[in-house]
Amino acid sequence: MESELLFGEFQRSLDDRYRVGIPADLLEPMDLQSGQAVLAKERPGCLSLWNAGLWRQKMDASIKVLQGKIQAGRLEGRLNEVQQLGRLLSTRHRDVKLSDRGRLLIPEGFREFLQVEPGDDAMVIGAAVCVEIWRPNAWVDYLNQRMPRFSKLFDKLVE
Amino acid sequence: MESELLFGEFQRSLDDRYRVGIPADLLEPMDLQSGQAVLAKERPGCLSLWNAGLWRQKMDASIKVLQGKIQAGRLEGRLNEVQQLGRLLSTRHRDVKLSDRGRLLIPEGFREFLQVEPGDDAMVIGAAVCVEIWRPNAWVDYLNQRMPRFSKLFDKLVE
DNA sequence: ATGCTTTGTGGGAATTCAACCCATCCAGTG
DNA sequence: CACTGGATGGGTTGAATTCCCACAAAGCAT
Repeated sequence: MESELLFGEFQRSLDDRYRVGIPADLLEPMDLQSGQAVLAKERPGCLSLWNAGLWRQKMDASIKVLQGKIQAGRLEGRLNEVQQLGRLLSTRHRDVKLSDRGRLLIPEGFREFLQVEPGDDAMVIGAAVCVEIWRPNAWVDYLNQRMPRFSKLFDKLVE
Repeated sequence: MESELLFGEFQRSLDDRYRVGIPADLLEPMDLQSGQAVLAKERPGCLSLWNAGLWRQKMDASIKVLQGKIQAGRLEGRLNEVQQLGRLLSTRHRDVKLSDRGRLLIPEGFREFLQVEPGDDAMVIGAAVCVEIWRPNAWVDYLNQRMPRFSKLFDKLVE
Protein backbone atom coordinates (compact mmCIF):
# COMPACT_ATOMS: atom_id res chain seq x y z
CA MET A 1 0.00 0.00 0.00
CA GLU A 2 2.16 2.85 1.22
CA SER A 3 5.55 2.38 -0.28
CA GLU A 4 7.67 5.47 0.12
CA LEU A 5 8.82 6.73 3.46
CA LEU A 6 8.81 10.42 4.15
CA PHE A 7 11.98 12.24 5.04
CA GLY A 8 13.23 15.79 5.07
CA GLU A 9 13.31 18.86 7.23
CA PHE A 10 11.96 22.18 6.00
CA GLN A 11 11.32 25.58 7.43
CA ARG A 12 8.07 27.18 6.44
CA SER A 13 6.11 30.19 7.57
CA LEU A 14 2.44 30.48 8.29
CA ASP A 15 0.62 33.16 6.38
CA ASP A 16 -1.77 35.61 7.95
CA ARG A 17 -4.56 33.02 7.80
CA TYR A 18 -2.78 30.13 9.47
CA ARG A 19 -1.80 28.32 6.28
CA VAL A 20 1.41 26.35 5.73
CA GLY A 21 2.71 25.15 2.42
CA ILE A 22 3.73 21.51 2.52
CA PRO A 23 6.88 21.02 0.43
CA ALA A 24 6.46 19.02 -2.74
CA ASP A 25 9.15 16.60 -1.59
CA LEU A 26 6.88 15.47 1.22
CA LEU A 27 3.54 15.99 -0.44
CA GLU A 28 4.13 13.83 -3.47
CA PRO A 29 5.11 10.63 -1.67
CA MET A 30 2.11 11.05 0.63
CA ASP A 31 -0.06 10.41 -2.37
CA LEU A 32 -3.18 12.11 -1.10
CA GLN A 33 -6.42 11.50 -2.93
CA SER A 34 -7.63 14.97 -3.91
CA GLY A 35 -5.95 16.49 -0.89
CA GLN A 36 -7.81 14.39 1.68
CA ALA A 37 -5.76 13.95 4.82
CA VAL A 38 -6.01 13.66 8.59
CA LEU A 39 -4.49 16.13 10.99
CA ALA A 40 -3.71 14.91 14.50
CA LYS A 41 -2.47 16.46 17.73
CA GLU A 42 0.79 14.74 18.44
CA ARG A 43 2.11 16.63 21.43
CA PRO A 44 2.11 20.28 22.45
CA GLY A 45 3.98 22.08 19.69
CA CYS A 46 3.58 19.25 17.19
CA LEU A 47 0.86 18.22 14.77
CA SER A 48 0.97 15.29 12.38
CA LEU A 49 -0.55 15.01 8.93
CA TRP A 50 -1.53 11.59 7.61
CA ASN A 51 -2.67 9.98 4.47
CA ALA A 52 -6.31 9.29 5.25
CA GLY A 53 -6.02 5.62 4.36
CA LEU A 54 -2.95 5.02 6.46
CA TRP A 55 -4.54 6.80 9.40
CA ARG A 56 -7.52 4.52 9.16
CA GLN A 57 -5.24 1.49 9.29
CA LYS A 58 -3.51 2.87 12.32
CA MET A 59 -6.76 3.56 14.12
CA ASP A 60 -8.32 0.26 13.21
CA ALA A 61 -5.35 -1.58 14.61
CA SER A 62 -5.54 0.29 17.91
CA ILE A 63 -9.27 -0.11 18.18
CA LYS A 64 -9.03 -3.80 17.52
CA VAL A 65 -6.58 -4.19 20.37
CA LEU A 66 -8.84 -2.20 22.64
CA GLN A 67 -11.90 -4.21 21.67
CA GLY A 68 -10.05 -7.40 22.30
CA LYS A 69 -9.11 -6.32 25.78
CA ILE A 70 -12.63 -5.26 26.59
CA GLN A 71 -14.09 -8.54 25.43
CA ALA A 72 -11.50 -10.44 27.38
CA GLY A 73 -12.76 -8.57 30.40
CA ARG A 74 -9.35 -7.18 31.07
CA LEU A 75 -10.63 -3.66 31.38
CA GLU A 76 -13.67 -4.63 33.38
CA GLY A 77 -13.15 -2.23 36.23
CA ARG A 78 -11.73 0.49 34.05
CA LEU A 79 -14.59 1.27 31.72
CA ASN A 80 -14.54 4.90 32.71
CA GLU A 81 -10.96 5.08 31.53
CA VAL A 82 -11.96 3.59 28.21
CA GLN A 83 -14.70 6.15 27.96
CA GLN A 84 -12.20 8.90 28.65
CA LEU A 85 -9.91 7.52 26.01
CA GLY A 86 -12.73 7.52 23.50
CA ARG A 87 -13.43 11.13 24.28
CA LEU A 88 -9.81 12.08 23.74
CA LEU A 89 -9.61 10.19 20.49
CA SER A 90 -12.36 12.39 19.17
CA THR A 91 -10.53 15.66 19.60
CA ARG A 92 -7.17 14.29 18.75
CA HIS A 93 -7.69 14.21 15.03
CA ARG A 94 -9.69 15.86 12.30
CA ASP A 95 -10.16 15.38 8.59
CA VAL A 96 -8.63 18.15 6.56
CA LYS A 97 -8.38 18.94 2.90
CA LEU A 98 -5.27 20.55 1.52
CA SER A 99 -6.09 23.39 -0.82
CA ASP A 100 -4.69 24.08 -4.23
CA ARG A 101 -0.92 23.95 -4.23
CA GLY A 102 -0.61 21.75 -1.16
CA ARG A 103 -1.46 24.40 1.36
CA LEU A 104 -2.81 23.29 4.70
CA LEU A 105 -5.08 25.47 6.77
CA ILE A 106 -4.45 24.75 10.41
CA PRO A 107 -7.92 24.60 11.91
CA GLU A 108 -9.18 26.32 14.99
CA GLY A 109 -8.33 24.24 18.04
CA PHE A 110 -5.12 22.99 16.50
CA ARG A 111 -3.59 26.44 16.42
CA GLU A 112 -3.53 26.77 20.16
CA PHE A 113 -2.18 23.27 20.48
CA LEU A 114 0.67 24.09 18.12
CA GLN A 115 1.06 27.42 19.85
CA VAL A 116 1.52 29.54 16.77
CA GLU A 117 0.52 33.01 15.68
CA PRO A 118 -0.05 34.09 12.09
CA GLY A 119 3.26 34.84 10.43
CA ASP A 120 5.24 32.54 12.72
CA ASP A 121 7.71 30.02 11.39
CA ALA A 122 7.11 26.31 11.57
CA MET A 123 9.24 23.25 10.86
CA VAL A 124 7.81 20.68 8.48
CA ILE A 125 9.35 17.26 9.07
CA GLY A 126 9.09 13.94 7.28
CA ALA A 127 8.44 11.33 9.96
CA ALA A 128 8.58 8.22 7.77
CA VAL A 129 4.88 7.43 7.94
CA CYS A 130 3.49 10.94 8.21
CA VAL A 131 4.40 14.61 7.97
CA GLU A 132 4.80 16.61 11.14
CA ILE A 133 4.45 20.31 11.78
CA TRP A 134 6.45 21.63 14.72
CA ARG A 135 6.80 24.88 16.52
CA PRO A 136 10.52 25.57 16.01
CA ASN A 137 11.19 25.81 19.71
CA ALA A 138 9.56 22.51 20.48
CA TRP A 139 11.48 20.88 17.65
CA VAL A 140 14.94 21.81 18.89
CA ASP A 141 13.98 20.87 22.43
CA TYR A 142 12.82 17.51 21.21
CA LEU A 143 16.00 16.93 19.24
CA ASN A 144 18.26 17.82 22.10
CA GLN A 145 16.42 15.44 24.34
CA ARG A 146 15.92 12.58 21.93
CA MET A 147 18.84 12.55 19.55
CA PRO A 148 21.22 10.83 21.98
CA ARG A 149 19.03 7.74 21.96
CA PHE A 150 18.79 7.70 18.18
CA SER A 151 21.08 4.80 17.45
CA LYS A 152 19.49 2.54 20.02
CA LEU A 153 16.07 3.09 18.50
CA PHE A 154 17.48 2.63 15.06
CA ASP A 155 19.01 -0.72 15.90
CA LYS A 156 15.84 -1.89 17.59
CA LEU A 157 13.67 -1.24 14.58
CA VAL A 158 16.04 -2.44 11.92
CA GLU A 159 17.33 -5.63 13.49
CA MET B 1 33.83 -0.66 -4.18
CA GLU B 2 35.51 2.35 -2.62
CA SER B 3 39.18 1.72 -2.57
CA GLU B 4 40.93 4.95 -1.74
CA LEU B 5 40.90 6.38 1.71
CA LEU B 6 40.59 10.11 2.21
CA PHE B 7 43.22 12.05 4.08
CA GLY B 8 44.29 15.63 4.41
CA GLU B 9 43.54 18.79 6.33
CA PHE B 10 42.64 21.99 4.52
CA GLN B 11 41.50 25.42 5.51
CA ARG B 12 38.75 26.89 3.42
CA SER B 13 36.50 29.89 3.72
CA LEU B 14 32.77 30.03 3.28
CA ASP B 15 31.71 32.72 0.88
CA ASP B 16 28.76 34.97 1.54
CA ARG B 17 26.44 32.35 0.13
CA TYR B 18 27.54 29.54 2.42
CA ARG B 19 29.62 27.75 -0.20
CA VAL B 20 32.78 25.77 0.55
CA GLY B 21 35.15 24.48 -2.03
CA ILE B 22 36.14 20.88 -1.44
CA PRO B 23 39.83 20.46 -2.32
CA ALA B 24 40.53 18.37 -5.37
CA ASP B 25 42.74 16.08 -3.30
CA LEU B 26 39.68 14.97 -1.36
CA LEU B 27 37.11 15.32 -4.06
CA GLU B 28 38.76 13.12 -6.60
CA PRO B 29 39.09 9.98 -4.49
CA MET B 30 35.50 10.40 -3.38
CA ASP B 31 34.52 9.60 -6.92
CA LEU B 32 31.11 11.25 -6.87
CA GLN B 33 28.69 10.43 -9.66
CA SER B 34 27.78 13.81 -11.11
CA GLY B 35 28.32 15.45 -7.75
CA GLN B 36 25.76 13.34 -5.88
CA ALA B 37 26.60 13.16 -2.20
CA VAL B 38 25.06 13.02 1.25
CA LEU B 39 25.64 15.59 3.95
CA ALA B 40 25.19 14.49 7.56
CA LYS B 41 25.23 16.18 10.95
CA GLU B 42 28.06 14.58 12.81
CA ARG B 43 28.26 16.63 15.97
CA PRO B 44 27.82 20.31 16.75
CA GLY B 45 30.47 22.07 14.70
CA CYS B 46 31.04 19.15 12.36
CA LEU B 47 29.34 17.93 9.20
CA SER B 48 30.32 14.92 7.13
CA LEU B 49 30.09 14.50 3.39
CA TRP B 50 29.68 11.06 1.90
CA ASN B 51 29.75 9.43 -1.45
CA ALA B 52 26.06 8.78 -2.09
CA GLY B 53 26.69 5.15 -2.92
CA LEU B 54 28.75 4.53 0.16
CA TRP B 55 26.13 6.19 2.32
CA ARG B 56 23.53 3.96 0.81
CA GLN B 57 25.54 0.98 1.97
CA LYS B 58 25.76 2.45 5.41
CA MET B 59 22.21 3.69 5.93
CA ASP B 60 19.83 3.15 3.07
CA ALA B 61 20.17 -0.59 3.38
CA SER B 62 18.76 -0.31 6.87
CA ILE B 63 16.00 1.94 5.70
CA LYS B 64 15.09 -0.61 3.07
CA VAL B 65 14.79 -3.17 5.84
CA LEU B 66 12.54 -0.86 7.78
CA GLN B 67 10.44 -0.21 4.73
CA GLY B 68 10.10 -3.91 4.12
CA LYS B 69 8.99 -4.56 7.67
CA ILE B 70 6.35 -1.90 7.45
CA GLN B 71 4.94 -3.26 4.25
CA ALA B 72 4.89 -6.72 5.72
CA GLY B 73 2.84 -5.29 8.56
CA ARG B 74 5.37 -6.38 11.09
CA LEU B 75 5.50 -3.00 12.76
CA GLU B 76 1.77 -2.43 12.73
CA GLY B 77 1.52 -1.81 16.43
CA ARG B 78 4.75 0.11 16.61
CA LEU B 79 4.09 2.88 14.15
CA ASN B 80 4.86 5.36 16.90
CA GLU B 81 8.42 4.21 17.07
CA VAL B 82 8.79 4.24 13.32
CA GLN B 83 7.46 7.75 13.30
CA GLN B 84 9.91 8.73 15.98
CA LEU B 85 12.82 7.23 14.10
CA GLY B 86 11.71 8.89 10.88
CA ARG B 87 11.74 12.25 12.59
CA LEU B 88 15.30 11.82 13.74
CA LEU B 89 16.45 10.48 10.39
CA SER B 90 15.03 13.54 8.69
CA THR B 91 17.27 15.99 10.47
CA ARG B 92 20.32 13.85 10.42
CA HIS B 93 21.21 13.80 6.77
CA ARG B 94 20.30 15.26 3.43
CA ASP B 95 21.08 14.62 -0.21
CA VAL B 96 23.22 17.31 -1.73
CA LYS B 97 24.71 17.94 -5.12
CA LEU B 98 28.08 19.58 -5.44
CA SER B 99 28.14 22.31 -8.01
CA ASP B 100 30.57 23.11 -10.75
CA ARG B 101 34.10 22.73 -9.44
CA GLY B 102 33.21 20.67 -6.44
CA ARG B 103 31.73 23.43 -4.40
CA LEU B 104 29.25 22.51 -1.71
CA LEU B 105 26.39 24.72 -0.68
CA ILE B 106 25.71 24.14 2.99
CA PRO B 107 21.94 23.97 3.21
CA GLU B 108 19.69 25.77 5.61
CA GLY B 109 19.49 23.82 8.86
CA PHE B 110 23.06 22.60 8.58
CA ARG B 111 24.45 26.10 8.87
CA GLU B 112 23.22 26.53 12.40
CA PHE B 113 24.44 23.08 13.31
CA LEU B 114 27.90 23.90 12.03
CA GLN B 115 27.60 27.27 13.71
CA VAL B 116 29.04 29.33 10.91
CA GLU B 117 28.40 32.75 9.46
CA PRO B 118 29.03 33.71 5.86
CA GLY B 119 32.71 34.52 5.37
CA ASP B 120 33.87 32.33 8.24
CA ASP B 121 36.67 29.87 7.85
CA ALA B 122 36.11 26.14 7.95
CA MET B 123 38.40 23.14 8.16
CA VAL B 124 37.94 20.45 5.53
CA ILE B 125 39.24 17.12 6.77
CA GLY B 126 39.68 13.76 5.12
CA ALA B 127 38.25 11.20 7.52
CA ALA B 128 39.21 8.07 5.61
CA VAL B 129 35.69 7.10 4.54
CA CYS B 130 34.20 10.56 4.23
CA VAL B 131 35.06 14.24 4.21
CA GLU B 132 34.33 16.32 7.27
CA ILE B 133 33.71 20.04 7.54
CA TRP B 134 34.55 21.55 10.90
CA ARG B 135 34.17 24.87 12.54
CA PRO B 136 37.83 25.71 13.28
CA ASN B 137 37.16 26.11 16.97
CA ALA B 138 35.48 22.77 17.30
CA TRP B 139 38.29 21.17 15.34
CA VAL B 140 41.10 22.30 17.61
CA ASP B 141 39.03 21.44 20.66
CA TYR B 142 38.50 17.99 19.30
CA LEU B 143 42.17 17.56 18.52
CA ASN B 144 43.27 18.71 21.91
CA GLN B 145 40.92 16.32 23.54
CA ARG B 146 41.47 13.39 21.25
CA MET B 147 45.05 13.56 20.12
CA PRO B 148 46.50 12.09 23.30
CA ARG B 149 44.62 8.89 22.65
CA PHE B 150 45.54 8.85 18.99
CA SER B 151 48.37 6.38 19.16
CA LYS B 152 46.32 3.94 21.16
CA LEU B 153 43.53 4.07 18.60
CA PHE B 154 46.04 3.78 15.81
CA ASP B 155 47.57 0.68 17.30
CA LYS B 156 44.18 -0.86 17.92
CA LEU B 157 43.05 -0.43 14.34
CA VAL B 158 46.30 -1.38 12.69
CA GLU B 159 47.36 -4.38 14.70
C1' DA C 1 -34.48 39.12 5.03
C1' DT C 2 -30.48 42.20 4.51
C1' DG C 3 -26.19 43.99 5.31
C1' DC C 4 -21.91 43.58 7.96
C1' DT C 5 -18.16 40.87 9.72
C1' DT C 6 -15.32 36.95 10.02
C1' DT C 7 -13.09 33.02 8.04
C1' DG C 8 -11.49 30.16 4.16
C1' DT C 9 -9.73 29.94 -0.78
C1' DG C 10 -7.43 31.24 -4.89
C1' DG C 11 -4.07 33.40 -7.36
C1' DG C 12 -0.94 37.02 -8.85
C1' DA C 13 3.17 39.95 -7.73
C1' DA C 14 7.31 40.41 -5.38
C1' DT C 15 11.13 38.49 -3.24
C1' DT C 16 14.36 35.28 -1.95
C1' DC C 17 17.64 31.78 -2.86
C1' DA C 18 20.16 28.29 -5.25
C1' DA C 19 22.11 26.63 -9.82
C1' DC C 20 24.94 27.91 -13.43
C1' DC C 21 28.59 30.09 -15.43
C1' DC C 22 32.37 33.16 -16.09
C1' DA C 23 36.00 36.48 -14.41
C1' DT C 24 39.69 37.37 -11.43
C1' DC C 25 43.25 36.25 -8.34
C1' DC C 26 47.01 33.60 -6.46
C1' DA C 27 50.58 30.05 -6.08
C1' DG C 28 53.32 26.67 -7.95
C1' DT C 29 55.97 25.36 -12.02
C1' DG C 30 58.44 24.99 -16.26
C1' DC D 1 58.27 35.48 -16.58
C1' DA D 2 54.46 33.49 -18.80
C1' DC D 3 51.45 29.50 -17.98
C1' DT D 4 48.42 26.40 -15.54
C1' DG D 5 45.29 24.83 -12.24
C1' DG D 6 42.83 25.66 -8.23
C1' DA D 7 40.27 28.91 -5.26
C1' DT D 8 37.16 32.69 -4.62
C1' DG D 9 33.91 36.23 -5.94
C1' DG D 10 30.03 37.85 -8.44
C1' DG D 11 26.30 38.43 -12.13
C1' DT D 12 22.34 36.32 -14.20
C1' DT D 13 18.68 33.18 -14.58
C1' DG D 14 15.05 30.48 -12.99
C1' DA D 15 12.34 28.27 -9.63
C1' DA D 16 10.22 28.23 -5.29
C1' DT D 17 8.14 30.71 -1.34
C1' DT D 18 6.02 34.35 0.81
C1' DC D 19 3.25 38.37 0.87
C1' DC D 20 -0.85 40.45 -0.13
C1' DC D 21 -5.27 41.36 -1.99
C1' DA D 22 -9.68 40.06 -4.02
C1' DC D 23 -13.43 36.97 -3.84
C1' DA D 24 -16.59 33.41 -1.76
C1' DA D 25 -18.93 31.26 2.04
C1' DA D 26 -20.65 31.24 6.58
C1' DG D 27 -22.16 33.47 10.86
C1' DC D 28 -24.31 37.25 13.31
C1' DA D 29 -26.99 41.28 14.36
C1' DT D 30 -30.24 44.51 13.27
